Amino acid sequence: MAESTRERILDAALRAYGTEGFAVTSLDALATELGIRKQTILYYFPSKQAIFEAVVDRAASDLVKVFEEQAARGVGGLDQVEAIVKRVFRLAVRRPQLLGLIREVTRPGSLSIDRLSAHTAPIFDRARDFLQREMDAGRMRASDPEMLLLSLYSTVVGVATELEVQRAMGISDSLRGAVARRQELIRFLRAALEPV
Amino acid sequence: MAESTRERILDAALRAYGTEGFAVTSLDALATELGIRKQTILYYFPSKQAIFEAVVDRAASDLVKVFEEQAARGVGGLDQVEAIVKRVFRLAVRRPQLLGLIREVTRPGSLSIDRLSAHTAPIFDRARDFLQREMDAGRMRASDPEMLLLSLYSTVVGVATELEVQRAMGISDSLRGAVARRQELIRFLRAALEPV
DNA sequence: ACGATCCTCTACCAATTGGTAGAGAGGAGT
DNA sequence: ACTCCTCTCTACCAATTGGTAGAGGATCGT
Repeated sequence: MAESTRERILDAALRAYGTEGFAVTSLDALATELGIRKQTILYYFPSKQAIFEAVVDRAASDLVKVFEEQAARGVGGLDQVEAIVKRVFRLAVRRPQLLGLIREVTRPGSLSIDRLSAHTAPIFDRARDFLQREMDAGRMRASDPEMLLLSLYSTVVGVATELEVQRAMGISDSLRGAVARRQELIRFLRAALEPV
Repeated sequence: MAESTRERILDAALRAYGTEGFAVTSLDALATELGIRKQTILYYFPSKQAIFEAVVDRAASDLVKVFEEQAARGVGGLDQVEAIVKRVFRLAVRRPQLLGLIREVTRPGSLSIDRLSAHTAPIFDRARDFLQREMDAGRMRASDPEMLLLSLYSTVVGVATELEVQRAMGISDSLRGAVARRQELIRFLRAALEPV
């Protein structure tokens, strides 16, 4: 078979947890979607929580990979910020469940937040150092790099994922809409970050 | 009694739905917290969903009030943006469940998104017009006001509510931390919006 | 032919879920 | 004394939840 049952379960779980949410997705629903029995799922994973953790682990390493690929390119200044925004948007379009899962994990009640941040802490540190370096070199407006990173995170993830808000605001959620949002977001960030 | 049972139920529901989430909060849990029986809750509200809708209605009008109060002041340009950010932060500190509920409603699966946007649509329109006016007057950098509004929304709500992310990034979630975040956010937004 | 291992299944289970039916307490108006 | 209305309760229910126990089929090396 092209894909093992275990992989299929993880795929379906990522989709479901990243869109509908963890709490509302029952094992039965997951199993039905896959055309198998709930007990088959519980053969591969000891509990529902364990599935979630496995999904988070896989999603986190996918995310980290995206960032590390871009970091390895060694681009500097605002061009690097723009490149990362583009990559996040590509991810949001191609695999919206991935960013949806991030939002699910970062909810107040979530248990797996530490699991996620264990993966992402290195790239957060790296991003902070990057911002600090670029500020020192005068290629970026000086400010607190940690707080700036938080603002950047919120803005990019929000614009990329808040589809319901956009719909409510009357903004198209088509692919063209996504491109327009990305373009506007990059203009917005460039304006905020350009050195004086 | 100072507060009717109905009001107490709505208060507890707002807190629970805005922090733990709608799906994971059972009627029994709500009732236990209030020291009453679940059936008492169902006397005041026909169903669990109806409670949610009532909570959304109340929260929405509270939110709208905050915006309308500030809009009535007739401040212009970036000072008005700053004033609104400050008000949102005050809300995030005093009543974090309110913004938490917004995030709950704007989740992909939510049924009450239209209910919320029915309340908020007027202030969105007003905000868009405001941005357009300020741009035309040269008090703000020109761009697509609708997209800009989305970016502003994402950034402000994100920085104000993503406490788990901040904790994972090692940022303090104390009151002092909130003030620092607000300050940095305002600097960030001013830089992004200042006319060239 | 053999057991061993891997995988998926049927059959259950206790706990929890949202919701229904209706009793009964208390006060207000007559 | 009477009924009516408001409110909270006990008792119950069918459906769904995550999870256990263990049977049975396939495929493997021996």
